[in-house]
Amino acid sequence: MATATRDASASKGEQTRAAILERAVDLASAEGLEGLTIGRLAAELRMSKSGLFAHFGSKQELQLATIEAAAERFRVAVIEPALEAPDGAPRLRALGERYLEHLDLYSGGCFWGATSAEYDDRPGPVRDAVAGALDAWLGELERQARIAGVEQPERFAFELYAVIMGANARYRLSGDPKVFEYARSALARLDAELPE
Amino acid sequence: MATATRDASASKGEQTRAAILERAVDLASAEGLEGLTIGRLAAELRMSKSGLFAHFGSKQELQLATIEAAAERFRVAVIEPALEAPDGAPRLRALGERYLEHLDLYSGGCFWGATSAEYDDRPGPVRDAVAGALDAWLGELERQARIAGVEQPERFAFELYAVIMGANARYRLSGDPKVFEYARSALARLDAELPE
DNA sequence: AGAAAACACGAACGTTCGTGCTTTTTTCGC
DNA sequence: GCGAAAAAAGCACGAACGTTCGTGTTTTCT
Repeated sequence: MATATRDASASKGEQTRAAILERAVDLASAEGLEGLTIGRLAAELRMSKSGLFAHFGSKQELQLATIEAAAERFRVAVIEPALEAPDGAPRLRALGERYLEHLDLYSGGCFWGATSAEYDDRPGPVRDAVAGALDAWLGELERQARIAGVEQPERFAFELYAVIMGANARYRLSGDPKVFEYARSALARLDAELPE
Repeated sequence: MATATRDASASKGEQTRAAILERAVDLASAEGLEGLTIGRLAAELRMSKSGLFAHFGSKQELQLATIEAAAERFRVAVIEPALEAPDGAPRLRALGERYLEHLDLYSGGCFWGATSAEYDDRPGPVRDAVAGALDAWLGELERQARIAGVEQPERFAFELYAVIMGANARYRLSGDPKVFEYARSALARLDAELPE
């Protein structure tokens, strides 16, 4: 279950698989899950297409594994550190800040921003996996907002999400870091909404 | 310059070209500008690949023409109707509401949401065209915000943009129309920011 | 150390991609 | 309605796609 990076106790195959997925997440963040091509991925990792392919059995399985790896990366970088803050408002603040900072984590911008826009109109397991991960994330935001005493937790979670994804999208296209200021200012306003 | 729909005064070739682009915008909204494939587009329009291809000369030209057609559609549906409202706050309200409503216009969700996420990491004329269209749009929002007397027009434009694109992204993935309520509530709060 | 299993490779497949030519059909001004 | 010009189709190409298969080469376990 643990998709740790280069675990010495892992078998050769698991190590390779982890290295493949590491690169795959970055590639998919930039080029999308469709642009994530087996040949290109193999070339970048200097291995054969068929050798790489054997690890997954199909393109779709590779995509699903990549989504899982991205979710794991997100969990480690955003969720877990925020768990040190107590439930409610402090947790919410920590999640928002980590969420904003994690955008640098994927070299091609936010993995979820890229893939959700790509697959929202392509029904199937891949779409379901992306939607599931995002629903879980929005759900967590909503849960913490509820604990913090927000009157409309679902709306609150949506606004938080929209601000950060908007910052990612705008920064990716304009390259202007001022959007992060704007995002933080919007986040501060949301923070001010929290009771207590 | 006018990419009108089925203009009787247009030659056969122009009519065909317009019909192609009409379908191309919808297809690209759903599948992206890369998923917009010449063979598939030709099949849907019941014409030959080569016949369609001849209208553009290259895939990239087709993509650029599609972007232009999408911008035209956006202009007709959002910008022009809002021009009836006077500059400043009323114009801004009209733009926001039209902007939100226009999401239904593209069968595959917002064309700009899909394509900007797809091309933000692929340098070239296509990316430049998408970025240019979005910059123009954000610029117009900012301009109107400035006229309305907003203290930070660029931040205001960003928030407006983020809320609506967030609503599009969320609705596309979850299918829950409640996000539009949330978006409208966020829009109302932005509206309340306007002086006078 | 040797047997068994896991891993990786190269070649080839059928398809689809974008693109170039040549030919046929359609449109349109006289 | 004829003839030039424009538009559409037909056909073929090289490359890249995901995938399969047979065969070596490492790991791993006893």
